[in-house]
Amino acid sequence: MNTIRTLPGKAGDARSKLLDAAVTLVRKQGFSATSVDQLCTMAGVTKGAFFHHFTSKDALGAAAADHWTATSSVLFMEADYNRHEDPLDRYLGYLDFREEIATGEVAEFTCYAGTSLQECYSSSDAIRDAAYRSITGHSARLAEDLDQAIAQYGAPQGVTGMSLGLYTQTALQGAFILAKGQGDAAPVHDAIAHLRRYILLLFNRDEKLAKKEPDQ
Amino acid sequence: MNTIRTLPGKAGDARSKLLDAAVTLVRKQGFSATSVDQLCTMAGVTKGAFFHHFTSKDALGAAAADHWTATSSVLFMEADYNRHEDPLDRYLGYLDFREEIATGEVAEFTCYAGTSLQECYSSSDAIRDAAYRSITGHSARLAEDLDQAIAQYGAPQGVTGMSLGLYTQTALQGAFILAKGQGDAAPVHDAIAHLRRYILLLFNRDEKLAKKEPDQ
DNA sequence: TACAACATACCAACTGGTCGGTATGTTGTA
DNA sequence: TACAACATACCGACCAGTTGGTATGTTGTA
Repeated sequence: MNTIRTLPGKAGDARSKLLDAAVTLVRKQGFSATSVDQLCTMAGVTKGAFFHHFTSKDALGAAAADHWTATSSVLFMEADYNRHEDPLDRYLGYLDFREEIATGEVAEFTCYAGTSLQECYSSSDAIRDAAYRSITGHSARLAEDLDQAIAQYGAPQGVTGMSLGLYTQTALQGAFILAKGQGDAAPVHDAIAHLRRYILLLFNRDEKLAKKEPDQ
Repeated sequence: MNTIRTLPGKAGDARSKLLDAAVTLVRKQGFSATSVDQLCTMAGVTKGAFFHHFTSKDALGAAAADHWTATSSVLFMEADYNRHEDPLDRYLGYLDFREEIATGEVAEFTCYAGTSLQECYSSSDAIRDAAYRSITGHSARLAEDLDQAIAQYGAPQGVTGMSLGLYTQTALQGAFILAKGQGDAAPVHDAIAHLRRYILLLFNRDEKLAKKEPDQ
């Protein structure tokens, strides 16, 4: 996808510095509210460098979505939860991992793809497509484990791995919005708790869930 | 909250026309990408009128969130699903209703509060607070039915009406983002199907869910 | 009930500043 | 010496917000 080959700290540095700056600033301020000058300042480059590497601000926004995809796919691919034998354990481990990394400032754990998709879906086809690809691609990787879990444990009619993978991202994206309202990661933890409970119930693995009886 | 008393079509019209324009344009383009001039053009008023009614663009954004709260709370309060005797049926009827109104252009069924919260949470305290209030307030009304359902049917430990109400909004907000990527309401329908399944499983009302056995 | 004093609701024109983008350098390296 | 990788200087368009004004109420008082 990305054919650029550069030595870190040398030539080509400006491009990746601008992409990093975009991910950081857009997650905090949104795309429109982030100016080209601001991106250049944070990246430590000039406007000339910006328009040397990107034909427009939109083009940077789309490239940053691909950059985000690449960065985060490495993060999740290398995480420990992938080592579990059981596909369901891998999925549950993914949820644990997402909880772990949801700490600190809100802008640091929210999603570039979701943020820019929300804001730019109608103004820039390139950004919308790249951001949506990021989310569906991530869902597809989850779907592999979930399909295996369905084959192994069964599931209600109509439930597919991809559908559950997309729903997982849906809940996480929504949780990021609530987190922005509240100012902390609590909504992410809450959403993951519900997701976990849903999955355990779906696969009849709910023996661990303490039940409360109806009131008399 | 709002002490303005005006006759429709006469004086004071400008204010509500601007609020309507804000809801429409911000849902389509986002807050930053919508200019004051554009809002005035759509509302059919001048910039003077704008700054007569609102101290700043941010102030309009916050007022539009309150306007959104008022508008949508009427919509849901008057809907038929509220007539169900059973609290769980009321909640399930709410989900059906949300599916019904998720049609047409994406910008027409997405949420002003979620959109502006995502974009403005760090740049405007007033917008963030008003938008977050809109979502939590809506959740709180759902929570009433859900608390009654929990009292009636029981639920796993740790599951509260408010937690489920917030989670419902979480899933819907996330679904709106996916819908923006895809260009239609399918992700909303998918998310609601999962929500419905989760609730039926939670309350042991899953007899209607067709089960698929594990592969041999 | 008449009228002065004031408030509200709006308008057209304008301002200083910022925006994305461009035109034209300079410089290091192969 | 040719070209990629930058830097500098600048442009016109657009931005949120201001100004000085008018038209149409509303209200207190004699």
